[in-house]
Order: sequence, then structure tokens, then C-alpha cells
Amino acid sequence: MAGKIVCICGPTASGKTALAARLARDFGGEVVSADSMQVYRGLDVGTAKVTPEEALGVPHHLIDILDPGESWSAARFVEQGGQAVDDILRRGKLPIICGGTGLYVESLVKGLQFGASGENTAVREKYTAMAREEGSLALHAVLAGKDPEAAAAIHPNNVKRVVRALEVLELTGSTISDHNAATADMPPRYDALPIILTFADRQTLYDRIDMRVDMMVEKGLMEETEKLLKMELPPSATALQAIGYKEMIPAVLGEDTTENCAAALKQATRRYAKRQLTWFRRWENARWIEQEKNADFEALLQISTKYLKDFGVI
RNA sequence: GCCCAGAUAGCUCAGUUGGUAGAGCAGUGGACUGAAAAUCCACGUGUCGCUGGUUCGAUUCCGGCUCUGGGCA
Repeated sequence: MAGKIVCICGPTASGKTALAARLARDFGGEVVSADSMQVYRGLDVGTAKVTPEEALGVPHHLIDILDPGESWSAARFVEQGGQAVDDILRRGKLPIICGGTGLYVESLVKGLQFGASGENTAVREKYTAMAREEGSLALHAVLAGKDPEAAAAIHPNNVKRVVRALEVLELTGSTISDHNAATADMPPRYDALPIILTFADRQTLYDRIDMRVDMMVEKGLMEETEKLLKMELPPSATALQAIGYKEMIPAVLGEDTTENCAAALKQATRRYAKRQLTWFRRWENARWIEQEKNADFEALLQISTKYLKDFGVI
């Protein structure tokens, strides 16, 4: 019997953090963050990380567990997030997954194992170099010869995916297609209630994003970016892929104005929010809550509380 | 007031030696099984500023007007 968990998802700046913390506090829950960037210490302002005040005294798992130089992945998230959820369930509490990283949430709920292959930087670099030197089509052709099914599913230009498929093949001797097919048949690991925050009018979301970026700059995004730069991380570091820092770097280096960088950051965040919505839209049985229909936070709380009751977790 | 250059997609612009037009960006939709805040795919009709003229046909050529930028007084 799969344990029941609640997922609070949605695009960035939709109000997930506050809702998750409040539901957890009111109904004896604990929050498990499904966010690929809030795991890093020191990335606070730029990731809109939950503050001690916002946490309402509720335990938040998988936040501030790594230094920015360390690598993190969906597989590691499933491993550690699954442990956290199981532990919360064992203690008779309600696990509330809160985050906007679609792959993480879905993988955790479904219980994807990502295979026993692990990851191998050298292998990745080898194939990435091949794509760079001989072209992405050549690399894709290599995959087509060994795993036609995966090749058909992955666009030749999507070098990252082609590389991953070849990596699995080289490390395990079997194809990623076989692995995916096998895991797709498995029953989900948890019985999840997906609550997804959104906005009926896209512009409302974009306005909120703009405001939030301005606030981030006021709260010291530049200084945080400077600190991150001084760590001299390898370009491949997961933390350096965070939206927020890469856009502000030119301003920190004096190569562009803060205004221009902030505008670029807003743009990047908007596109990200759109991709997040695309991801969540395919989630069957999700309860979507359009934020502007709620007069205030209490109204939002009321609706979500009803969903929790219907689901049988409170 | 005069001279010059512009006026084309939400923005920046290209183009049509006359047959009603296309790039980038923005935007929208989608994919996603160990980088996912990553990576990738698809989608382009707009009074071609207004108005006369020439022409079978004008966004394109000619005239006038309006607006914008620059220059000269």
C-alpha cells in the first residue's frame, strides 16, 4: 500500500512556499523541497529559498544540504527525498512535497530508479566532444546504430539526451529504451495528491516575476552572485545553472548595467515558468488552483484544506 | 521655415529590379527516466504611415500630407 503524500507544485513565484509551510504547520506535516537549486547553501536570495520566518517552525528537508561546488541530480533527489518521505510517514506525519522541478517530483512519486548505471563524467565528455567535433548528427547516428528506439525518440540536436543514452549503454551494456520501458510499467511509489498553483492570466504571473526579481536585486542578488563567482566553480557545477546568477554576472563584472541584467533575468524566469507549467499540465488528476480567484491567503488555504480532506490525509 | 534620412510583425530590422513580404528577439504550444532553474522541438497575415497619380496590377515608381530622428537657419 503506497503512502499518501501531498505535492504543492507550480511555476516560480506562484506562492508554493507559503502554502506548503502553512498546511504542514496546521496539519502535522513536514515539507520536502523538490527544488534543484535550494539544496545549495549560500544560494538564498537568487533561489527565493524559504526563510526561517516563512518556514513557520516546520521542518523543511533537502534545503541547504550541499555546497555550491557539489553535484546534485534527479537520481540523488529520489534517493534522499524518498528516505525523507518514508521517514516522515513512519513517524505518522504528513509529507508535503513542495517544489517546481517537475522531473524531481514526478520521479519521486513514480519511484523511478534511473537504473544502476550511475553517471560517468569521462564518458559524457567523450561523447560531448564527439558531437562538438563531428556534429550532433554524427553522434545521433552512433546511437541509432545501437538503440534505434531511443534515437527515434530523441531529437539529434538534443545532444545532452543523446549523450545520456549512450552513457547508459556504455556503462550497463543495455539500452536506455529497455530501462525506461521496464520502469514505466512499475506502480507508483506513493499515492500523491497534486495541488498545482497557477494563474488564469499569464500576465499576472509575469508581473509577479518582475516584482520578485526587483526585490531580489534589492535584497542583495549582486552580492550573492559575487560570492558565487569567487568560489571559482567549474562551469559544469549544477549551482551555476541556476537562473539568477548567470544573468547577473555581467553586472557584477561591470560589463553591463544592473538594469539590463535584471531585464534578462526576468525574461529567463518567465520562460522557465512557462516550461514548468508545460510539465505540470500533463499530470493527471491534478487539482489546479488559479490564484487570482482567491481573495486572500485564507481563501487559498480553505480550498487546499478541502482537497486534503477529500484525499483523506487530514 | 529649409535640407536629409526614416516610417514594414509586440520590438529591432531585412526585402520586394512592380505580381500583397521574412529574419532575429519577444510570445505561444510541446517534449522530458542520474546535468532538469538544464537541454531540445514546433508555430510568422502584418491596413508594408496616410492620400492622390502612373500601371492590367503599387508595400515597391512619382507627387502631396502626417509623424519620428538628425542637420541648417
